[in-house]
Amino acid sequence: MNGRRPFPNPQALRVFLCVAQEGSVGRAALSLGMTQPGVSQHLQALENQIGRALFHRQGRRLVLTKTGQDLLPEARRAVQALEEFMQAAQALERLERGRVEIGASTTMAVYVLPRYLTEFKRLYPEIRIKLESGSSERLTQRLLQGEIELAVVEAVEHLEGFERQLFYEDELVVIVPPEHPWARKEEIAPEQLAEVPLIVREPGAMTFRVLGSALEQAGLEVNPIFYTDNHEVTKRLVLEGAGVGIVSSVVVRPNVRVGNLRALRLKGMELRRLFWLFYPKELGNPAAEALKNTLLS
Amino acid sequence: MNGRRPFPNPQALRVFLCVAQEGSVGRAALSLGMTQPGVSQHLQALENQIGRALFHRQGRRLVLTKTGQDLLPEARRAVQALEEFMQAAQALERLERGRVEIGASTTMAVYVLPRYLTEFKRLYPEIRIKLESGSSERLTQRLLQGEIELAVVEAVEHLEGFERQLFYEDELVVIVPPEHPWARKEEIAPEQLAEVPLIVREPGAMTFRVLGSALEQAGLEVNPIFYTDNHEVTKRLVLEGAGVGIVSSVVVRPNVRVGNLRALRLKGMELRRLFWLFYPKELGNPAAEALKNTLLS
DNA sequence: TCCATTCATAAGCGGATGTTATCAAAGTGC
DNA sequence: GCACTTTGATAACATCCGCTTATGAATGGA
Repeated sequence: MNGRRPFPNPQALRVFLCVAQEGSVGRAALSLGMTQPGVSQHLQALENQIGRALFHRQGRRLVLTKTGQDLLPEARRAVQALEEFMQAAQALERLERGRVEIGASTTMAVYVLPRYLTEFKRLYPEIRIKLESGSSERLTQRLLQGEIELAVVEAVEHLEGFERQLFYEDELVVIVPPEHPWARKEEIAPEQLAEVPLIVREPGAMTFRVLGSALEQAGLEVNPIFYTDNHEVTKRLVLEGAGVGIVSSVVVRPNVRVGNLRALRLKGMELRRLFWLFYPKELGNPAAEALKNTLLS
Repeated sequence: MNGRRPFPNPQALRVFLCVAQEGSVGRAALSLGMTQPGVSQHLQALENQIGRALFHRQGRRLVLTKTGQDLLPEARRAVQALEEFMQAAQALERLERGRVEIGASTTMAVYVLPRYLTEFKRLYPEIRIKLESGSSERLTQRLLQGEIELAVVEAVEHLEGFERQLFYEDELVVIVPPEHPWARKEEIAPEQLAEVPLIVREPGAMTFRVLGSALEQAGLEVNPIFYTDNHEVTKRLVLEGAGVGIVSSVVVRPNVRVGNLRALRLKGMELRRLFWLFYPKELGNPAAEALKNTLLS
């Protein structure tokens, strides 16, 4: 009952193309895997719809009308666009195309994720990755709003509709330059932190909060002289001898290996940081799924 | 029973676009002029076909999946291509686009048709015209094969499936330069042609045949000294004083008006040339129809 | 003129497409 | 917290579409 049908029938368009190419209804039917009457009917339907003949029926011969000639490329374009839609869908499925947006807390984004993302890029070179770093709160919110599909954060609460897996286990360490008196020790007592100039991240950052709550439990208090918003700055300050730093161990692993920084534990304190990978129970994006698997492999 | 459907449903694509734009199934239904369940079903069908969710259903809110975001432009392209097909068909109908191929015997093509084609171009600037000149035989054949849609030729026989209308009425005239002894006469006796050097078109051309058969009927014979394949050459030769020419009157009308050539009739002879416009009984091309009308107006 | 080929038409069946009616769930206001 | 509104999903159903098989008509060739 719908007065006008705004679209030409794609199947009819394909029939049109095929008949034009084969030059015969019967052969077109064969080539399309359908019967000859079906082809005839589609052709007629299309001609009725546009109100003009597409083929000149002279006897048993079918010749394209000028109208037909003019519409042929348009039909081709339309059919191709429809096919490309399906191909795009399949390409997304085959990971030959697509995008993922992942969020990670700063430490992970800078010191851990790059090697995974590089590996992922090697596996699926056509997938575009967008990595967003930020605070755990912000990332959790973004995840809930569906603006990122994966999040590597420290948050511990359970999120409704999401799952999580442990991604990385780290701990806070005290770092000093090799010349420092503590350089030979494996660990020091927490109280000793009060005796040195302390360099930590700003109070809003999770790094600081882990430290703060641990010390608080032990009845201690620290008075940092430097707050930074960047682990590299902290390291630099420590290297220059400005004081004693507290950072995630992953941040200084290369320095410790090279030997220009020393990392120590705080005796009797648990400064573990657990980084979880959060993701929706069912993430409808093949690319995101693949990245998840890469991260957890 | 057909295992796989190679095409996405265009209606479903449109629904997809509309829901994405409106952000709501209900509003999309309103905007599309259909009911809400219909929209829901189309969306689900499309999602089933590609095997992925296009929207993230969180509560009553619909948010595009990454997959959905990636497929959105593809869907847009496909829908647009389909619409453009219909628009192209309508443009052909409205003469905002299209082509005509017309054939005309040489005389008509050179001396008569240009002014009509110019007028046609003024009326329908977007229509492309292809003018083919040739012998009446060749053009008739091309017309029968559907390779040209209109033909202005002299042929007299009826063509099955075609109609004709008189397009132009002409006659053969004898032309001489103003200095010629005949220049003051209105007509001359056919026998006198034997006394002068004669310039005519080659025997294959219709111009010659009309003349030949007329003279034959009168029991006369001509011995041309020049055969040319081009009216302009004939005129030139006459202008230079090389002899007396015989051409269609339309060919020399401007010269007669200017006065550098004189045209005479052959006394007692009928040298009429009737040019007919032939065209298929039903020509399925709006542009051809329009050109036909212009030619006959 | 007969025959083979080819396209058009008729009739029928199954599925797709849209409808109305109804349900479930999520916000909203008190 | 509870009723109410809003919104999307589901069910049942009518209609139309698209394809089939069977048959007819017309053309072109021997």
